[in-house]
Amino acid sequence: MAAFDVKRMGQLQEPIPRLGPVASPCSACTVRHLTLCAALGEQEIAQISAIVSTVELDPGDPLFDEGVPARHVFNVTAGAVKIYKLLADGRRQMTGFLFPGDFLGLANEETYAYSAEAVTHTALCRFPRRKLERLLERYPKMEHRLLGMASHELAVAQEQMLLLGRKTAREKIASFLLMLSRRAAQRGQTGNPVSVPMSRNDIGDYLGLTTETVSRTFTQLKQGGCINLLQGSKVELADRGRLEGIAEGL
Amino acid sequence: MAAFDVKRMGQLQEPIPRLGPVASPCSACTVRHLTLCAALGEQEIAQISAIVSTVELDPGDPLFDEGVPARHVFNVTAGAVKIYKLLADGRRQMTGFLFPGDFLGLANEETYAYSAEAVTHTALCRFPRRKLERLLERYPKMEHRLLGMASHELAVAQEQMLLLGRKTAREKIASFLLMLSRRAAQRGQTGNPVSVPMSRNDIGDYLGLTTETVSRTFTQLKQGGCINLLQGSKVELADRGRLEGIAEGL
DNA sequence: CGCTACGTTGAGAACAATCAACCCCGGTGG
DNA sequence: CCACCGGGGTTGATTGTTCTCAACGTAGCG
Repeated sequence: MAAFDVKRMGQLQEPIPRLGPVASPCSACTVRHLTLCAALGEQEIAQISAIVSTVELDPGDPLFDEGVPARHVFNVTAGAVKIYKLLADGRRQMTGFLFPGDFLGLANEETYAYSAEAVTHTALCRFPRRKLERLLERYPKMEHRLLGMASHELAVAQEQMLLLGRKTAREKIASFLLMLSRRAAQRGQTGNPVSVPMSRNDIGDYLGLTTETVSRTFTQLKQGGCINLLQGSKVELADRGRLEGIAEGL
Repeated sequence: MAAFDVKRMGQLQEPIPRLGPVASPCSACTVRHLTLCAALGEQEIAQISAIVSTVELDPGDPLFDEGVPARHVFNVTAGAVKIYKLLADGRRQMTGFLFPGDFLGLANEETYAYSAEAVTHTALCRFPRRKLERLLERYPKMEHRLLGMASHELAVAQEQMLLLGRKTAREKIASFLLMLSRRAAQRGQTGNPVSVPMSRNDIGDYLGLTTETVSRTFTQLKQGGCINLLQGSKVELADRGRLEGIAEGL
């Protein structure tokens, strides 16, 4: 149980095996309702438990790099992960931030299409891709759930394209903060003030901006009374209604 | 057969029912190998045939609008479709161009997450969503195929985010032309010169640019010897190697 | 034969990028 | 204990790519 307690994960004191079989089985998983495994009955959970292991990462630790063979898929159980693609000269585009319950590593090809790296101290459960695929064949319910998650990701990606292609810096930042807030609330965490664990640079690479512009826009929103910057990289959404207006381009 | 002949579809003379049961069954479908139905055996194809109907659209005809109840899913059999999202003030982001074999309308929610509209004269086959879902339950192979297609879409979307967030106008246009060329080749059409059936404005809304910038960048690439603009909205990729370099940011 | 939609080109403006300085904080080592 | 260091964040000045506004050309169509 302790190993999967989302809320405590960030401040764990005891050493945890960097990689090993799950200490407590998936049946005690606290993020199960959010993820792939929500589709499963007790029997299937047992089968999943048999092939899963856990991974722990410190901030900045890579999980995998774009282009390497995709041997595993992962489920975030605590912390935060960023996924991104790079251009040859180092320009970077974050394609997502992942939080407890999110799934990553799904790949059609033999290799990962993006790189993944921990933002905060992070715990994941890890499935060997081949073994998971074999389970999917046996449990179509699970594949159905996976399709639902992929469809959802696709809708999120399209929303992000709208943001990247057509929104101003101001609108991008407002949308970003609201997105973080909504997702935190979905996971049962506090949506206001919202925790913003990633750096200005990471945010910029997610929104197609530079760190300087991100910083200036935060300041501008703060001075406009929309937000307040709090201790511990938390942001208070002081005027959510106005933020929502800005995010929609009104 | 004639009704599904991809290459002739654009120039058909005979009237075709705007909407009705398939004239020729799916077993004669010429784009089947590209799409959802590739997963199916003869028996399943028969079941699909029973629920499918066809739709024909002229350039500019809407297929559905964002936010309306998602009652159908579609498969493009001929022509081209654009899908897009709008902001309140009319700013538009194309999230994709769809060609024969492509699938659209997959929605997790009860409503479509984007609008869809014909670019050229277009033919689609149309599945009632509920009935298709019932078929998916019975034929997990089909759902598996759908998951594969969704994963692929997701990878494409991430590539597009990289383009929108981090590439210059020049790099965007080069990437766009190469993408069109590759996709045409995949469908067995000529990849060079490549057909560019959409307007400058549509291209701009796909790449996060204005029409003027698209036009200027085409001119610039032409003067640089990378491309030639031909009759009938065709573009010759005169120096594909250099285009690829530009697209990757080299 | 005009009309309209689309495409091209030009001039100027604007938003965000770049370049640069500085601050703050936590960690480290003298 | 404190000076030093480095990373992240903020702010300022300037530049530059792309947008905006505008004019004009061209092709298709009634």
